[in-house]
Amino acid sequence: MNLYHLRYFLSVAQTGSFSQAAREMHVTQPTVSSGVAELEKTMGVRLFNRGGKRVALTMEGRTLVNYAMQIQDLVEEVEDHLQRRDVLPGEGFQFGAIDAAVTYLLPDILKDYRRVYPDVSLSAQVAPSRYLVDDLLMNRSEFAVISLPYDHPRVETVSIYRDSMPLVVGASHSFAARKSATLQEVVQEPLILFHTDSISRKIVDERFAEAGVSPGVVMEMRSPEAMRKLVEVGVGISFLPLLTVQESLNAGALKVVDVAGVAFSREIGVAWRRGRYFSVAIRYLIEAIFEAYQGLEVWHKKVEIAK
Amino acid sequence: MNLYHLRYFLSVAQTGSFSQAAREMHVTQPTVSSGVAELEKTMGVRLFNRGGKRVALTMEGRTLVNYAMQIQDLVEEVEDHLQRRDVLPGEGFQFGAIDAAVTYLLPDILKDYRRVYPDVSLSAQVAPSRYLVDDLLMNRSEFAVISLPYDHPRVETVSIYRDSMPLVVGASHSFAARKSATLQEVVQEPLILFHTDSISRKIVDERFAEAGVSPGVVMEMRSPEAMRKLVEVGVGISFLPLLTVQESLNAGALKVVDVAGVAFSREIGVAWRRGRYFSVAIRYLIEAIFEAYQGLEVWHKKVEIAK
DNA sequence: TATATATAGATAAAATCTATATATTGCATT
DNA sequence: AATGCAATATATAGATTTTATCTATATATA
Repeated sequence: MNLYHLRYFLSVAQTGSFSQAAREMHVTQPTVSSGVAELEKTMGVRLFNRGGKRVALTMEGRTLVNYAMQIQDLVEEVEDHLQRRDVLPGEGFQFGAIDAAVTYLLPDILKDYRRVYPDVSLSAQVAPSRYLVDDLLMNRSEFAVISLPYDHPRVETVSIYRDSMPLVVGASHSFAARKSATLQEVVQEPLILFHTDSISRKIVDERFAEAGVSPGVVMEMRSPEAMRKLVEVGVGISFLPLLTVQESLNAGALKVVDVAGVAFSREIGVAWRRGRYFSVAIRYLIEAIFEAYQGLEVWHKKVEIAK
Repeated sequence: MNLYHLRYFLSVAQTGSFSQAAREMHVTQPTVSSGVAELEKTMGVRLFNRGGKRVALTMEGRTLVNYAMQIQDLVEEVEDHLQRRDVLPGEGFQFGAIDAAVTYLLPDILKDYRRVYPDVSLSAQVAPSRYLVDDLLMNRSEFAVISLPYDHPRVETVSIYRDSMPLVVGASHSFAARKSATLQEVVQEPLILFHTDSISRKIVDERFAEAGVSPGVVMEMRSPEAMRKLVEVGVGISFLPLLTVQESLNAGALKVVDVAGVAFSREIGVAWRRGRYFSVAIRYLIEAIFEAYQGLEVWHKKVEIAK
């Protein structure tokens, strides 16, 4: 069953004439004849009674008209929909983001986004970077906001935010009153660090290694919020992203202590599977992120938009 | 846009793999590839993100899945419908019948028919035979129950009922008490006859001509019911189909008077456009008529059912 | 006679196939 | 961890088959 043949059929039904239908469809009369004949053959029924000035639909023909019009409508609707790149209500997509991103970087952007695409349902996966990258590789999410650097042959990244990771201590800690501490002093203290598979932890470890010292880790975890709480109550001290602890610093629950000669920081960026095609609704969100945090040019350079 | 390609697309969407879809559809993998590629080209969007163990639908792909499934469903439904020769609710057909047929011959048959095909809407055109034949020739009705004989190269007929057309007079007419009358006596009386374009009139005229007499016509009309009334009140006498006057005879409002040596009668039969294709629902009704009034064999012989 | 639809045969377009290139993953090995 | 290799995916090229369409013509009908 061919969609053109259906169209010929409908035209014949409407005009009551094979020849006229042919003229309307801009094909020859035998084309319409054999198109309808083919339909009749595959359906196993006669669709028209021929002979006479006009052909007349059989009952089966009338039944087919009903369906054919519905089918035609659907086809036109979907072509329309896709060609104007509309978004089907209820349609949506999934993206990934690390905790700090959803909590501190994205809220305003997402709020704006919902105003522009109210019908698009967003689903954010919040997890540590490496899990988000798995999702990217498995095509389970469109893009992700993760910690950088992340090196993988199939993943492109663009940095959007540099976040310092200062040493933070509880308000009652002995370092709290001091302006700075040395790395040697720090490693004597009980340290609460990110899990070893995290990017932030890798950064911290690298700095320690460069300085030739090894820290006295008392706890490893994945949740920066939990770590913040533990530092506040004095279980240990930690290097935590400024984004995460800003509020606690303002409230006085935590204090920042400079570590002489060493700067800790991590970057946050957008990552996506190389060569991925982005629907307009998705590209809009990504570009909103870049506009908010700079990086639009880098993105444009890196993305070869698949048409 | 090809329906097979839509099917391939849906299969890929479901299985998450071009190769697996190809296996399910019993075609080769490049066939599925190019089918989807063709869809993507005509729609102007990417439907899948490739690369990775599994392919993943884009947002546009998900939109198309929605529509494609609806289209598939409709196609399957209509194929099903037509192949099992079901009747779409609300679908129906038109047939023609002369007054005597709808009033006296068809009621029981139509009642039964509605039990068998409750969803088929029947539309009966009631008119004199020649108009009904016009409808047949114009493909406006499927078949008709008309007066015979009717000779036309494109119309087939099968007789189902022979109806006598006796001379009837009002109860108070001078003939009413007599057993019979001669044609010569009849032509002296005011005669109410069918219109000259009717078949029944033609039959009457032929008998008169054979006998070499010409009637004193006072009125010509098309409605046998109206003629019956006029005869009852004594405006004139008439040759009327027995079917039409049976009740009046039983009630004593009319009397039958033999006309010496002459028998008037007309036949009623089913007529249809030669070579016409009949849907099952229609054929069922026609055959019910033949079963009720004999003639099924003649019908089967005459009809060459178009497949 | 003029206008329909059907049919036959030729031609053009498309769908599908086979063979092969290219990309990606997962596993084994270093 | 990194590298190389085998297995599996999709894409592409070219040949083949099938389908669609056209022209010309036959046949039927008003």
